[in-house]
Amino acid sequence: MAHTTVERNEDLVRIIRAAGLKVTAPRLAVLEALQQAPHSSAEHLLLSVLPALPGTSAQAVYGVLAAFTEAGLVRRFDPPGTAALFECRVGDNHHHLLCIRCGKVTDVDCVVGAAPCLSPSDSSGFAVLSAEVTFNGICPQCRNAS
Amino acid sequence: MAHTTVERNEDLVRIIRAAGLKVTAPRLAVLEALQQAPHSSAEHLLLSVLPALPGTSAQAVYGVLAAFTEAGLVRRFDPPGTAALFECRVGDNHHHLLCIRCGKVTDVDCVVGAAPCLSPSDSSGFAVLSAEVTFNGICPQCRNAS
DNA sequence: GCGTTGTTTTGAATTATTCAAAATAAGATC
DNA sequence: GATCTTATTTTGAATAATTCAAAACAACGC
Repeated sequence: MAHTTVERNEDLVRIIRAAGLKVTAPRLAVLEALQQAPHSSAEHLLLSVLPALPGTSAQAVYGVLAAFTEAGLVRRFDPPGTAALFECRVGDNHHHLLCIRCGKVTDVDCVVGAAPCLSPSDSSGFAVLSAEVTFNGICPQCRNAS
Repeated sequence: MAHTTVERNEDLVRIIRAAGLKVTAPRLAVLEALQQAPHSSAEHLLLSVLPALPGTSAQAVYGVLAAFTEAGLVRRFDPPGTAALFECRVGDNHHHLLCIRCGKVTDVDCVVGAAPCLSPSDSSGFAVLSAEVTFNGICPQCRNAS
């Protein structure tokens, strides 16, 4: 195997510290949970973290996620009508397939190479910083179910 | 001028009826407000409608918007961290420029012709129905202010 | 005009998220 | 290694957009 548990933990420590953030137990736990289950909601992350770290508060998770997002460590994705999702795949301009039935989210690489999705045809004077592309559809499981 | 008030009103009636919906005062008022101010929130629409139609409830507006969205008459746009916005420009696969400072939304036509934004490179078995593209940036006003 | 069905009102509940202050712990400094 | 500063977490509550449910009402077809 590539990494022992301790080594993985040291990786997490490095990642958090490199972002200029203090290393704390909630942060390590949230980051690890996020690596194991991308596109997780704050609530789901709290539930993942609680067994190992009883007493962790929802606000701690929100705080961790806010700090990570601010630091560019995680990316926030807001599907309409549900809780926000978080993922640690970041900085690669990837997009999302969203199942409108079950809410499942799948990553998808940028449509045509790298550039097109980042520049609108007419930016109307806006300084464009990023592009969010979401494809709405029905996932394989939900297709079969109907 | 192209249309008198009455003529415009008759257009609205036709639009609503063509969607298979009953024509009611709240629906006419919301649709008219939406045509005059695209990218409006439910609250903003309620405020626009109240002077002409006192006693209109917020739930009426939500109900109208749900019916319109369901019928394909309006499109809902959910910017992260704020109330949902609604617009009646629909069916043309246009996208949005969103100012991350002030929340201003501007329409932008599809990036490269029509097709590219509608098909991901790998749809992972999803039946893709639509694509939402949002460009995040700073609008001209906010650029000048800083 | 009348009845059916869909819409609006009324009133309340829900849910994700944020705010604020006090308690605590991480990391720098001595 | 102890101490201090500052960031983080806990605790407790508030907010805000939206939805739910039942009763009153109004549109449209006959």
